[in-house]
Amino acid sequence: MSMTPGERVLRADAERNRRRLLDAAEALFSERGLDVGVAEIAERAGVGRGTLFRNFPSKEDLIAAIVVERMGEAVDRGRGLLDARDPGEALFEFLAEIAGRQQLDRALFEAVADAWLANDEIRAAHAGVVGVLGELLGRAQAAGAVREDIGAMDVLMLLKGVCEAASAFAHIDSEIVPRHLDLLRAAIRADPAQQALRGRAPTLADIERTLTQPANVAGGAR
Amino acid sequence: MSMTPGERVLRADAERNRRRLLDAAEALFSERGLDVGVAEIAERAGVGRGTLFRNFPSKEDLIAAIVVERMGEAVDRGRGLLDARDPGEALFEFLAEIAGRQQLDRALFEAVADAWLANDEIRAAHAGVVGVLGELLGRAQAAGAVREDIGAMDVLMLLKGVCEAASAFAHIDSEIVPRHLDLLRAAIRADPAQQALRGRAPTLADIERTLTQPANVAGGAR
DNA sequence: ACCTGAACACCGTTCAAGT
DNA sequence: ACCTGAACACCGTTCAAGT
Repeated sequence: MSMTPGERVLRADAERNRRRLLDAAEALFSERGLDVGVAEIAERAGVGRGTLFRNFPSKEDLIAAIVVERMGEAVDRGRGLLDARDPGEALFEFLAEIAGRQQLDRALFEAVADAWLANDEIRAAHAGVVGVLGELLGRAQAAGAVREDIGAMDVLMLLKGVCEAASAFAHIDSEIVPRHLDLLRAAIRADPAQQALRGRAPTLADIERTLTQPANVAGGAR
Repeated sequence: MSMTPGERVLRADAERNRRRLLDAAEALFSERGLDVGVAEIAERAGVGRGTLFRNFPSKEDLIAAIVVERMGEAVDRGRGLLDARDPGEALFEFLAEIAGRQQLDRALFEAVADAWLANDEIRAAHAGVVGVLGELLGRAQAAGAVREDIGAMDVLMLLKGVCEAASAFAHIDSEIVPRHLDLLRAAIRADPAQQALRGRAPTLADIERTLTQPANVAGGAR
């Protein structure tokens, strides 16, 4: 729980309404996808439409708030795995858990690429995820389980690929996610006969630079 | 050019309008993403709004028509690579070309997961892509360049992951796509020390089954 | 047979009135 | 300070009138 500057104290009923809106939205998004109307979300939460927009300036901000919560949970889980016996297994368990959650409500991960460009809190939470992932990765590399020429952002991009590409099949083929996690494993495992990768490992600084790039700000996203 | 039953002959001006709409939509989608308004598309094409909906029952169908064209081009390119000297290199060149095109207008690939569930023509075009990819893959496997326990749909899912995960960075880091294509290569290359994959290779029949699954039809997509 | 644009429906967002 | 719901703006879609 870090103290972000923008966190004012809310009146008791306001705090409760905010929580209800988040729960209602999360439930509805999981059930029927991201395009459920705000009217229905407000109704399920038992508040007026205006209250929703008082707590979240736009529907996208509401989605972003849920994503931020999920990322926070992921960070906590990652921290818990930092002192595991086998660093290689710890890394892959972390990845499997994230993929498993996204499988339940895949719509949320879809929104990330768009939302983090606009939303500061998502960027911060995302940096947290990259942080723990980097630590887990570093330990796995030090143990000789994972190739050295790869970074946390590389792994996160591969994981996002697993989540999104496999999401359409998750309901019919329950083993598609484990299968593609195995392929991810094959891609990044240490191997004496491996070929060098082109380019260099992307970093968080690259994201910052992407945000100031006019091509993306203008509306390249979505 | 197969003869699909639904292809009636259009009057000359109608055919021209359809072409103009596709070109206008493709240009605008590439420039500013998938949420440009139909009004602007119709205006750029020089026709009324109604004409757009006469040619394409919905905006989603317009997007689908463009995706179908792209997939057709990909199939043509894949056929041209079938008699290459090195089957392994032919496969990876095919994958690199598809990834390179999607990099230009990433929004289109994003729409596929949603659209193919609804649109029959996309399913047909998709099957064509899987078909050539399967042939290229089979040759690469026969040549000993790629592991045997993998299917065309596996490779396509990995490729989609490369396209989507890397799309946010393509503008700032020009080598992110080649880099992740190298990782894909590492994942699927034949390797005596490789671990077995969980599950089995997904097939087109699995997609058909997914479509009849109520969970997805109801609104799991999007 | 096809084209057009006014009209409709829907949904995210705002805001004046209320407590 | 916060809540509410009627009103607004926007955009995909339809359809009666026109050629």
